[in-house]
Amino acid sequence: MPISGFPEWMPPQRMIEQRVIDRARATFELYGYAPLETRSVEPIETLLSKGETSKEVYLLSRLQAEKAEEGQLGLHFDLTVPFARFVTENAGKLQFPFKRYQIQKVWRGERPQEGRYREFLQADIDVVNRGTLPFHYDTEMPLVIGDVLSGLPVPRARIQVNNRKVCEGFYRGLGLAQTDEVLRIIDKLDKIGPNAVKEQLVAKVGATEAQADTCLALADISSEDGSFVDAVRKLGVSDPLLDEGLEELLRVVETARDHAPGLVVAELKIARGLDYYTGTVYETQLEGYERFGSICSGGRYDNLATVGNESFPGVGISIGVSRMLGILFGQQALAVSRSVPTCVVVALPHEELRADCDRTAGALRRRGIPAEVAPTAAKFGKQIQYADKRGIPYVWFPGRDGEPDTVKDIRSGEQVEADAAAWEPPAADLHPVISGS
RNA sequence: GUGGUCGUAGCUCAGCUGGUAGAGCACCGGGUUGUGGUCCCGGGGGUCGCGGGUUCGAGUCCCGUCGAUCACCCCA
Repeated sequence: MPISGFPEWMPPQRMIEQRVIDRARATFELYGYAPLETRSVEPIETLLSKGETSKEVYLLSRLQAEKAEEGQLGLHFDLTVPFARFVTENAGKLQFPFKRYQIQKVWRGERPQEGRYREFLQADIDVVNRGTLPFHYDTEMPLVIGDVLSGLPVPRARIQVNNRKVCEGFYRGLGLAQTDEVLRIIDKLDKIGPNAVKEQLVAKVGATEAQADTCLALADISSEDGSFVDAVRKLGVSDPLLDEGLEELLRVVETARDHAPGLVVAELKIARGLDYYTGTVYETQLEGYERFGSICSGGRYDNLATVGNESFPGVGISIGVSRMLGILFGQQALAVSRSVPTCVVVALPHEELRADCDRTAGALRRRGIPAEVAPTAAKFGKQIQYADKRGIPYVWFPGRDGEPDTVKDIRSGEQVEADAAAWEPPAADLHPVISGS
């Protein structure tokens, strides 16, 4: 019986997921991020310490617990909060700036939907420093993600970037003090439309119609180059924080333009990740899958981790692996060339010959070729079907009476003499191939 | 967590106003004592998500529950 929100995928899908994990890991390491795994549980105080009360946290309890135990534990709902805790706890042993990646499951008790689960996998990178963190790390995040995704057969990714300093500074310069509330209302723009947003701005934060219109004008700005800066300036609002934010956002956009044209777009209505983000925020959509929302997001957090009066600012971004794959699987947008890793099935003429066939399979494996011996000495037709149903490309036939062995490509039907100590399949056939559509 | 829609064989679905289940594909066997995918013949398989209620009788009506999905919330 399935449990809502806790998906269990079949081997082909798991193979695809593992390929994504491999790609993420390899790319993260290319950029110098070090591997880390933190425990699955944190004290609830840690999980809720940054105003994350809205997140549905799963609590952990023992079956034999007498009553409510002190020091209640909860499963982590992201990888950033546990990481911040880890950094403060181990600050003395780490070298800063500290770059690490974590690919782990996280849990949230929200209502499941397609691409939204209660247990899901995230692939996360973060950089944390002591005191202050250089801004160029904010520009690196989208590049790493672009690198991961461009190496996978998934639709093109579009990373939307904004900077909370721009919004906050703008609203403040405009004379609206409740910047958080304004942000929250603006964030609903796509859902409730400009008119409703305007009404709420007037009603909830006491904005004048002109102020509300100006906020909407800001949210409307979007560009793949630095032209958004002028567009903002034209709105005639000035504030030091706004200037700072614009400069930062410009650096992210220009760096991306230089290294990966088309990957990043400045989108001034992006406001999510309100919780602990203080500057840059990222959100990612796959082309053609915009309606499913973001599959990768993150941002800059300057105040998440502190020890005494020392702070550890950071910036990070996280790929929702389960979310992305769940969405693509749902649209049949990903496929794998076979349902098992096996490249060669060694046919078994008689059960007495199993030992010989095992040796043949062993010779193939020793050279890195995934091979298995047929389950029973059924008719060869059945043994070929065994391979065919699984998408296994080759069947190996032991030669009789001293005749040489042969190997058959069951897709083409071509069958040639072969030596298990030397034969190699084409590189493309060695392992299952993931493809998109 | 709130609300809506949906839930019949492995898959896609049919089953009129309630009278105790069907098709195609898939699967298994045979035709083809051993190199498959075509074709022909035959076969297995469903407590109609689960539980309760109304009724002489429920897949078909009502309630609950579980699951999927959509919107809200929130976010990967």
